Amino acid sequence: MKGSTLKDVAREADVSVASASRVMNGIGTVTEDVRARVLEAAERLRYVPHWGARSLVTSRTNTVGLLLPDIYGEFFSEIIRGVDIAARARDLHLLVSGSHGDLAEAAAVIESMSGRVDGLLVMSPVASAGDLPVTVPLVTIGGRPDGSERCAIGVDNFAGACTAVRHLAANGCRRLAHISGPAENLDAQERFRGFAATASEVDPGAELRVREGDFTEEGGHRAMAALLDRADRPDGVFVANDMMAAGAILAIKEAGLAVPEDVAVIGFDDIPLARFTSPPLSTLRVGVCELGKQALEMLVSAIEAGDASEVEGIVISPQLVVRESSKRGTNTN
Amino acid sequence: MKGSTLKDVAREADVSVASASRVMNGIGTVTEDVRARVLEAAERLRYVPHWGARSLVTSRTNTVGLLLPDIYGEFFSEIIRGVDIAARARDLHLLVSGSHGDLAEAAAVIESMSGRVDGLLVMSPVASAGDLPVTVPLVTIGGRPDGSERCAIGVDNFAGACTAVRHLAANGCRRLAHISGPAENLDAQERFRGFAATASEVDPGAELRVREGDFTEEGGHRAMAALLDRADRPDGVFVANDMMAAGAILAIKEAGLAVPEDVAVIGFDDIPLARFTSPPLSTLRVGVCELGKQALEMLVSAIEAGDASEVEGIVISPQLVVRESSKRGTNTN
DNA sequence: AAGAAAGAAGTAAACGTTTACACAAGGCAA
DNA sequence: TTGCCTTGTGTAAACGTTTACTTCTTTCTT
Repeated sequence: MKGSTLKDVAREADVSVASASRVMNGIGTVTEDVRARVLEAAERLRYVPHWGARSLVTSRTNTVGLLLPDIYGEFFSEIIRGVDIAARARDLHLLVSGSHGDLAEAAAVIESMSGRVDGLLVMSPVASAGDLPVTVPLVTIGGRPDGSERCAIGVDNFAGACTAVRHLAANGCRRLAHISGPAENLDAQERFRGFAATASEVDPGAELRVREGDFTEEGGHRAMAALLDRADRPDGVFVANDMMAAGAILAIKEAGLAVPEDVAVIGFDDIPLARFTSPPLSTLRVGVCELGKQALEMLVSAIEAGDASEVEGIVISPQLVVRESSKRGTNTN
Repeated sequence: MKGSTLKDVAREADVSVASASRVMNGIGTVTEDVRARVLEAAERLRYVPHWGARSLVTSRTNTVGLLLPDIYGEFFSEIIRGVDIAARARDLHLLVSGSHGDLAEAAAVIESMSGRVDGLLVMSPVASAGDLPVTVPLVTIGGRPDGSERCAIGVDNFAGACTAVRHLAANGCRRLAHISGPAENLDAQERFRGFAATASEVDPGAELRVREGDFTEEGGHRAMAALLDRADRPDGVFVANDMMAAGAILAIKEAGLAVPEDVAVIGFDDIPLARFTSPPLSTLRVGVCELGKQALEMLVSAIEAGDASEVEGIVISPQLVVRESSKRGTNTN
């Protein structure tokens, strides 16, 4: 079972290791005869190059790491997919790790990965690049809201939230509410900021109707139920992600109310599930897969530049997708 | 930017590399004084072990590869999650690669991964272990239907399909139909077999109402529309996966019919989306995340045994989950 | 025909670890 | 004292590649 080495191949083909290496990598010059013999021997011995040895001398791993807070749900799977596609196009391997909510755990994973990747893609909703103890180029996904931090790719959560709220207002909603994500989540914070800013534009002086959720369906359900209990029951809700929005719709229907007639709902992300809620969910589309691809390209630039700080950050603007959950005649108030 | 090596640390701490290595790995004996000096130096120099060098001498990578046909959708993201959780518990890293439908591409990926992993987890709906050119322990997920092939973990698709069909029959469906997966997909084949076997039990001699789909929502929609066009319109449909079932439900409703009153629907997989279709989808639950975990454990056993063929295969039985899409008074015929 | 340039192959020195082995110093039994 | 464990440390040889040099043929130039 022990794999054969280049030396074995060379011996078998009756050439030196150097020639064998040249053949396998296709660089340098060799006669057709030698090439054929080496290839044949490699095939016969089922030679597969030892990656560690190569990386030792080239100091390149051809691998990038991807750190996610969790791998649950369609959002993350889309990120992985995008990164994977882009990585494969560049012949890079992908080391994935999920499920580390807190900073300490993330730091541990980063440390154990650092020795084996050329660069790191980190999606941490709680940390920004500065907090991470890192020795390789790093690109953060999400996190910091403004475009100021370099070598980060993010979503313009604030603008997206504003768009969502204006859309609700345009559809005649007057008593606006928000179900937010976890308070410590940076994306959630921005979406909340966007809601607060725009809601007070639409309805100056009104108290903010906000309930904190946790980005899960159950959380959305609970939060919505609480909002419906208020004396000034909202007629339009901007929910910080689609998963919670799905729960919110359920809660509204359980309360005997109609979506969107009694309460209009809009989410965020446009995960595939959004088309299947009933009614289908209006939302803000973030091209998640595309975002993953771009993040990888950005990381590659950073790696090639040798220094992450040379690469400009990117901010992606979410796009409004109107489905049934928010569509009603203007001024239904 | 060039990382510091163990030699640097040793020099800085004024000890030999051997001692430094001993401290870093916590094996062998060192005085408290030396340990402290080494740790301090490592910290100060931001030492991170070069992974390739270590693997070169230990011939261990502490990494396993995961090959998926595609990373699209919740099914695969759950697999990744399960494997990741189990891998992390064992301090293994996870090299993921998706999007290679055909055998040739899969073989190429396997080859490029082989040198850098201790073992491989392969989920290929078209190939079984024998077809793969492999030099490391390998566990296949899905694929071969029977429990005969060793070192494979799979779902009992046949039994699941039988359960689904019997459930439809018990709910009064008499004109049973099936929307299958792609003909070359091994899981799809078994589900079809299960349908065929059980349907002819329920309604002996009847022609089989079957339409081939492609595991996507659109495919399910198309197939269902075609089935509804038949003179003997089915009143119960077993759909080979939940994604297609979602499309099928849409098609039924577009045709002005009701689910489950006119046509009962049951899917397969129990992806999270299944709870959000309208009506909620009955289905066969495969503990996908759990399956991923078990697959990894199995691979670890194979690696430790040094020989894959020592490890027994596992077959997981899917479990019936009854929701609204198939529930109606008995004998509504 | 002689010398230079180019082409093909080999030699050996890295790369950063781990670990078998050798060595030194101290403690303890005789 | 002598010899033998034990405990801590250092030395150096792997591990499997890549690649800068070196060497030996050719082939071309003049």
